Amino acid sequence: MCPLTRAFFARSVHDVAPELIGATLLFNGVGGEIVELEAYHHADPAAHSYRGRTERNAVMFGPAGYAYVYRSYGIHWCVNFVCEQEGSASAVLIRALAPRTGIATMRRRRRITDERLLCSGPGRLCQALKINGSHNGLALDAPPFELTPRAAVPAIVTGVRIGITKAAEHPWRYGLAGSRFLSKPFKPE
DNA sequence: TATGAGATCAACT
DNA sequence: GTTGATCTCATAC
Repeated sequence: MCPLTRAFFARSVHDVAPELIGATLLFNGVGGEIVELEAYHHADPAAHSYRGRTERNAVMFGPAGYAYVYRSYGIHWCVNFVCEQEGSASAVLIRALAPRTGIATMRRRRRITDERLLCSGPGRLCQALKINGSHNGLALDAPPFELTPRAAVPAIVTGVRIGITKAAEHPWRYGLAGSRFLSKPFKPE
């Protein structure tokens, strides 16, 4: 099975995003199946890169296949996978995982037992995988990251993005249909 | 079920 | 000084 290489990410975010649903994300051997993510690109007013390069979002302006980690609301960490080509400043925000391996570790880090809440949100999954600002800019095709493509094409649902106020109407949220681990349910069509 | 406050930081006005 | 790609806990209905 071919790994998810930099070439995989060096395409339009809107192509990459749905193909990542169902893929497995491990960080230091802990993680699970990606069930929810959102796409952002530089011409998108909701994207961090919209207003140009800053110290925080510099990684988004680099080559595809790297992790952009930022602090949200002063408390939480969120991970993105940088896509497209260098300078296009596009990325997918990983919003939720279905826990698969290292569940006991994630429970300990999150201090909760409900498996459903372990990784169902961008801030939550970073806490469960122990991803923080020191991991900003790491390559996705080398440890501690380990990405495995999905075995089969799953049923995918799309919807509007969550928790943003600008350009909130774009249906750039992707999810695994019927998953119990989504951060919020997708609106029925 | 639903709203509201608090935590706490970097970018932006 | 305000806002934000958030989460948790508390209080109210």
